[in-house]
Amino acid sequence: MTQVSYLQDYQNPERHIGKARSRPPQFSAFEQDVELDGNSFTSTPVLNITSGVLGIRHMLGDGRQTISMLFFPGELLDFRCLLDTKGTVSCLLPVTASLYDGDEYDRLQRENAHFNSEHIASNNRQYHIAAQHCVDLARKSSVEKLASFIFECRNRLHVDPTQAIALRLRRSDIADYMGLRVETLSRAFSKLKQLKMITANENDEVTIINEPALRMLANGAG
Amino acid sequence: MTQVSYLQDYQNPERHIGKARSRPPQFSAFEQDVELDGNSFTSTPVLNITSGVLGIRHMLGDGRQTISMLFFPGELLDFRCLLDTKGTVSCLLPVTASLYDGDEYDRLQRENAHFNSEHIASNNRQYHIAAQHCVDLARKSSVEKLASFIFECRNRLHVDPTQAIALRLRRSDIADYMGLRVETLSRAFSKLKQLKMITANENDEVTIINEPALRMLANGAG
DNA sequence: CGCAAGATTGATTTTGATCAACGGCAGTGG
DNA sequence: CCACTGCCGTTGATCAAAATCAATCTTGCG
Repeated sequence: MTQVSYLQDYQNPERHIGKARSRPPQFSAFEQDVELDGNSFTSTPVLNITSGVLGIRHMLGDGRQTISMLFFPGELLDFRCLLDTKGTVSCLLPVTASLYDGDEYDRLQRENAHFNSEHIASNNRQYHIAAQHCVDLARKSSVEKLASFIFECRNRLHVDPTQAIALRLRRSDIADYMGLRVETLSRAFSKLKQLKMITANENDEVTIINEPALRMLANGAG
Repeated sequence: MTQVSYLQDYQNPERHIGKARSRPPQFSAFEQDVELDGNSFTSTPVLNITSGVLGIRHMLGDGRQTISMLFFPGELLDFRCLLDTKGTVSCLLPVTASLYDGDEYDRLQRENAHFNSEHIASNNRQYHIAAQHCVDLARKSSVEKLASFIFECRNRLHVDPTQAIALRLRRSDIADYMGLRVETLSRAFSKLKQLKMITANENDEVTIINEPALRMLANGAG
């Protein structure tokens, strides 16, 4: 739980304030478990993740933890969405990302029609994912949650349906994201294997071996 | 559960495609329980709600229902965020809203700096609310969920802290939103009253009578 | 090796879902 | 007017699922 101001990695922010519109964003790398605190930013940044996974981690008063949102490679995280949140952005894996200055990002977005439409599409996609996640959390059983999570990973990582899905997250992070305890999650894994819907190799890469059944389960067709 | 194409209410869509930039958006009113299906739209609209409450309703395979997101007056609902979702937008109360054509909205947003910054702020706010909702769903007990919901309503309806909060939603809709059954929700209400944290009048308007305690509870300080 | 962190398994408890019944109330129709 | 109906919310009793508590196993690492 190392606390790091992103400014340490975002050298020479002045370089990004000028008028040039093709200035490349700054690249940065963060180790696993580094926490990026939104309040420690002077210039609110937008992160475009190139590898690894970020999550917004929240802590309840008595220590219960949750991860409300995940960010996979190719997805955008706008730090301004959590200004008044208690949540902190946490690197669930080693992460590399390119950083935009918030104002710079907005300007690009206004001035470049292509960039603008990509931005809108990205926003809508993230919101759609959030809505789906709420559905998963609200009413599904532990096994249904895990089935949904596996599909979510496959989609967001753009894994070919024939390929194995590397869930490189720790069990505890998956559990925090899906609103389960690790023990319950572990039992859900056992259940899916026992039902012959998935298999997993020694690297915890999941292969879906009965996709229709797993899909039904994820959709709550009880 | 009346199914209505928004086109019935959005007369003369051609009028909105021209170049005039100050074209006022179209106003519409919908009755309670009207369902707006995203797939029935030809021109994807953006709704700015002026009164009432909208929700995105989802149905699992075996009939379990969820409401993943709510939209209160002053908030924007971009129908493009649920293009490939099974969810439908449902009027949880009688609703009035102004409708923008999606492309028109995007153009306004690109061309008008003020509109643009309002749009970004709105997006971030909605995303923040979604993240908080995930936290509420993932780990909180039924009573904590209700406490959180009361604060969420107060914030999103901009109710003065000294005033009563009108939760005009049906119990079943609140329950679907918070991932509870109506019976459990009802017991949570009883519990909060018994703990002398809230009172409610005959119109189901809630008054917070011990805000610090209710806040602690909502934050999970167990 | 010894240790720590992560993952799994088992036994027990707690919470919320489920099932069932009831009361209030608005709308309907004789 | 009053029975009848359907919807909504509440309450009570029981059940099932997940949390909790505890122990064990696995793996990587100084």
